Amino acid sequence: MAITVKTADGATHQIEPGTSAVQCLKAAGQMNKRIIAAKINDRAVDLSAPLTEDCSVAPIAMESPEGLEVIRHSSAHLMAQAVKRLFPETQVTIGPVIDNGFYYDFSRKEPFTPEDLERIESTMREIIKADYPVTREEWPRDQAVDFFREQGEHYKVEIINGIPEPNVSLYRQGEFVDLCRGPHVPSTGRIPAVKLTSLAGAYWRGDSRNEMLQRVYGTAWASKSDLEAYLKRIEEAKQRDHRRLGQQLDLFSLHPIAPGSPFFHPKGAVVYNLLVQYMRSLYARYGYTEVVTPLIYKTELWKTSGHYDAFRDDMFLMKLDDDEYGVKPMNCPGHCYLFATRKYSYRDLPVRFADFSRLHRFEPSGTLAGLTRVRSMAQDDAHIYCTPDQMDAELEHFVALTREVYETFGFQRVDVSVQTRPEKFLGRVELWDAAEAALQRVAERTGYPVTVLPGEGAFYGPKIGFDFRDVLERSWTLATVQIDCAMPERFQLEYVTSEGSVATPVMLHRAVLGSLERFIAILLEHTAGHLPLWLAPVHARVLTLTERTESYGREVVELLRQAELRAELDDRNEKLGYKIREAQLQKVPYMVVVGDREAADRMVAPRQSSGGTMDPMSLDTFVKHLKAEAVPGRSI
RNA sequence: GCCCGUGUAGCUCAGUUGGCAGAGCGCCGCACUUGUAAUGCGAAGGUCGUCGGUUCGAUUCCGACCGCGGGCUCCA
Repeated sequence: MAITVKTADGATHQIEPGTSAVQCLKAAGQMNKRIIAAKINDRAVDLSAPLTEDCSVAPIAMESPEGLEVIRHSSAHLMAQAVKRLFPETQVTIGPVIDNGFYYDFSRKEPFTPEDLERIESTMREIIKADYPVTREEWPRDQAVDFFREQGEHYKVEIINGIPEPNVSLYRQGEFVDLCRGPHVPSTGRIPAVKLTSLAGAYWRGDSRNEMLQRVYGTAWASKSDLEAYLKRIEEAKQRDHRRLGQQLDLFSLHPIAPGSPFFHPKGAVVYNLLVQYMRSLYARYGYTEVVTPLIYKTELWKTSGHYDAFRDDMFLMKLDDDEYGVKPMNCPGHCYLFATRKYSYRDLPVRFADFSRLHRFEPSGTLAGLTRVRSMAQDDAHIYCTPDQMDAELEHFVALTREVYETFGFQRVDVSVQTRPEKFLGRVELWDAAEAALQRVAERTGYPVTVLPGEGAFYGPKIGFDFRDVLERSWTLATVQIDCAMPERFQLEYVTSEGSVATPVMLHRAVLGSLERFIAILLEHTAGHLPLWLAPVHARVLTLTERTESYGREVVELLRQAELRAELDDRNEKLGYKIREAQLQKVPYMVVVGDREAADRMVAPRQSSGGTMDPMSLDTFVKHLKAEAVPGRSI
């Protein structure tokens, strides 16, 4: 009895049941050497998978997203086989596909060395050359458990014990057998380009109480040239690493005397302060009031807020006299005290307390990284206290502010996530449910794609995160808004309602840029150091041609400064080409050449770092041009 | 905090059978007076991350600690 198979070209074929996907694709003229797997009814399978009933069949080419996934998964097996050959005492655990590649976690007493990586890679090449067929086998669970137990593969035994099905699938290539769902390439020779990239430690099942395994990362592609292109992209990303740019452009530095606590140099501080100034200008329009609050409090404060229990180990604490004090890691509890200093009527709400205070968190040493993970930072932080009726409008108000900021920076690719109640939480469940519903409503109205991340909320309330995707395709959470389900009650905050009774206000936590440090890091990498003109530490560098134009050069700098433009002078005894090169490398947006010709007519000869020379113009015209352009949102 | 790697001049980096430490750029000085991405010459500059061990002798070998990098865990 034949079955009916539909192929991707729309044709139908009558074939014998048990015919393999590859035979069917061949018969349909859809098979070529780029095809490494197939889809049966949209499910990825091996080329050798039998067709047992009416279905549709489509080829998977190696360069397609699904094809790359197959290649990468097979590469993980390839690596595991090589490791077992070279180091038979090693236990294999799991080896999944990740963005651009794969990894495999191994359990072994002796750590792998970088030299081992080279040996593993060369063994992988041998296995590719041997071109072992990769075959799928279905085994009863118990038999598979016995098999892996005999092999000493205790992690595999643990994995199978967690699988409910009566049968499991194993894949065999040469002497190597691994538990795996598949699908895989038909033979090891079909892996076109693979390279091991790094070594790392990783806890078994991602739990720090478990054994530390050794993770080997690799990358795999449909062709050698794709692999090379990927490695080149990685290399280019390194060139725009904010830590590198921070040093090259003299923006900030980190010193062992204060781990994770950046020193902003004069030029970096310009960027930092301009961001603050920009947010302040928006706050004026959006009805925020800025407050200045203490850095150090008695720890009672965080005992009330609940932070002490959850984050005590991550705070800078000190014992003085008979009291314990702490440096604040966040502003919210302080703002609650501020709110409680007077009695608010419903007519006064909402109040929006903005605070650019520095915050200190004793982050674990292993997590510190440049400006993206620090112990000392500031946020464009604010807390909003409002009535329950005002909550939706306040959330919308925040979204509008966020949208305006993103437009100014030209951030277009944004996703929204709704993060719900975690296992450990404070406050009443009914408050949480209402808050999550409100966030869901607002998230959907933003027009950005929305995903829900269950259990990812803060311990005191659910949140929305706005994730921005940068030019390097990395996703960063910038803005967040959280509804607090715990603190208003714990701090016994109140306002007087229209009926004259007292009620608990709703409290929102929110930031648009997030940490200023991290925002600067992201902006630097996104723009490769070419900050928009309004944020550039130096708008223009005046380059004198000879000693004869020094005094005119000084005059030009002075005039630019009087116009509140950031200008500096390069009057060194060097050739123009040299000065240009240096200003270009410093990514100064405008260079202003002043030679005898310009000095004679009180002109300047500007040059843009982005686009070469401009026609000479009067000093006045140049100032006007710069003033008009150095405005948030005008230049991106 | 855990795993691996790493730490030499302001910056980028050389420096293995363990024997007084090197280059380029920059800084400083001198000459040149320069027209859109590197002018030439000269001089200065280093407790080789810190502490301890092995050794006649340690930048080099070993250990601990600190910092940094790549990951893991965490991220109010």
